[in-house]
Amino acid sequence: MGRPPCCDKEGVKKGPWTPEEDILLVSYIQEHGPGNWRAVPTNTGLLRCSKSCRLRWTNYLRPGIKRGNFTDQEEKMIIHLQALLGNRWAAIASYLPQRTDNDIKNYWNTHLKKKISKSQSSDHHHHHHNSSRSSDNCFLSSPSSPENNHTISSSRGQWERRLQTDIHMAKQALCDALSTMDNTQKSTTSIFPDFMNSSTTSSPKKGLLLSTQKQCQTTTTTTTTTTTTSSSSSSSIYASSTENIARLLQGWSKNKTTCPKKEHSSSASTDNHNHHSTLERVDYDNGDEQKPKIDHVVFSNNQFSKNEAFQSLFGTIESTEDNSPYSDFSHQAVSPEASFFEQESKPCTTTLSVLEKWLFDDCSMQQHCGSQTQDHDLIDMPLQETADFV
DNA sequence: AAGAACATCAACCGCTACACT
DNA sequence: GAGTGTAGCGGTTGATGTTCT
Repeated sequence: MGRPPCCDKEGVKKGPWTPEEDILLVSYIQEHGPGNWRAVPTNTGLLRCSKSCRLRWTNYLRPGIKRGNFTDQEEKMIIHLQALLGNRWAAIASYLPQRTDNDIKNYWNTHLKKKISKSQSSDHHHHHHNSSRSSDNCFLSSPSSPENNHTISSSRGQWERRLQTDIHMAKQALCDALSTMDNTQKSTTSIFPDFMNSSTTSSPKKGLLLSTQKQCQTTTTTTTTTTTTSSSSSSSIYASSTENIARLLQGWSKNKTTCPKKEHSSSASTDNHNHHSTLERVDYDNGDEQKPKIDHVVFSNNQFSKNEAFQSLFGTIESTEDNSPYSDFSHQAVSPEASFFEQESKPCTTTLSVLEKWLFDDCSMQQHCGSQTQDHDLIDMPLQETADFV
C-alpha cells in the first residue's frame, strides 16, 4: 500500500489560476481525458494540487458550463429544488446541467437566500395584518418553500422526502430517457431551452438518477441559444474574470482559422501528431493587458500545440455578434468535440417534462389561484403512486 | 475624492464515501 | 477486514469589485 499523497503541501501554488495554467490543464485533459487527477500536476508541471486542478476543470474549464446571470426559470428551479433537497448542491446542479454546484451554491447564498427571507418577512408581515394567503409571490406561496417545507419535514422526515424525490426523479428520468431515445429533437422543445438540453451533468457519483440517466447518454443534443450575460467586466485578475478565459479561447480560434480542422480526439487520445506541434502566440485585439504570452508549452513527457488542443476541445470558435464572453462556451459546449467531455463528465439530462411541468405550473398556478395542491401531490405522493410514472 | 460598507464569487478546507491494496 | 488514497461534496474564506456616505 502506501500510495503517495496527492500533493505535498509545500510548493503547491494557491490562489487564482492564470491563463497559462488553464491552458496547461485544458490541454492535458484534452489529451488524456478528465480523471486521474493525481497525475495531472505531475504530468503538466502545474504547481497545483490535484484537488485544485479537478475543481478548476469542473467549475470553470469544462465545456458546457453556462455562466452569467441566472434566468428566472433557473432561479425558480433552484428554489424549488433547494426546498426539496436541501443544500445538496450537487444534486441540484444535476438538474441544471450547465450550472456547477459551486455556482448554484454561490447564487443561493448571495441572491436567493436573501430574496426568500425578504419575501418571507414581507409575507409574515402581510400575514400579520391579513390572514389571507399572499398569492403574488410564488416563492412564498409554494408549498415547497422552506417555510412550508419545515412542516413537511417535521411530519415525515427529511430523508424520506429526499428518497421519494429521488425515486420519482429516477423514474421520470428513466421514462424520459426511454421516450427520447428515438427522438433526439424532443429535448429542444423543452420549456428549458437554455439549460435542459445539455448532455452534461456533474456528480458522477452513485444515485438512482444517475443510473437511469446514463441510459440516454447516447442522445445527441443540438446547439441552443443561451441567454448568458457577462459578469463583472472590469476584473483585473484573470481568475476572477472568466471573460479572460473566453478571450483566451477566442485568441486561439483566431490563430486557428487558417488551419484545417483536425479530427477530434474523442478518446483519451491516440492523437500523437499533436505532440510535436508548437504553440502559436496568442494576441488579443482588445488591448487587454492580461494577454497571455505563451509561445510553447512543454509537458514533462510531450509537447504539442495548445492551439490544436483548444481547437480539438472546443471546436472552431466563431466570432459572433454577441459579445458575451460566455456565448462561445455555450455554443461550443455542444459541439461534437466537446461531447466527449460532456459525456465523460456529466450524464445526459432528460427533458424531465413532468418535473418541468410541476415546477413551473406550480409557480404559475400559485400566482393565479393560490392553489397548493400540486406540490403536495408530488411531495406527498406515496411510493406506490410514484410507480405509476413508469 | 476617499474610504467604509457591502456584494460577489473563485478557491480553499475539511469531511465523507468509496475504491484500492 | 483494516488501512490508505482519491474523488466529490458542502461550508467557508478572502480577494476583488461596487455602492454608499
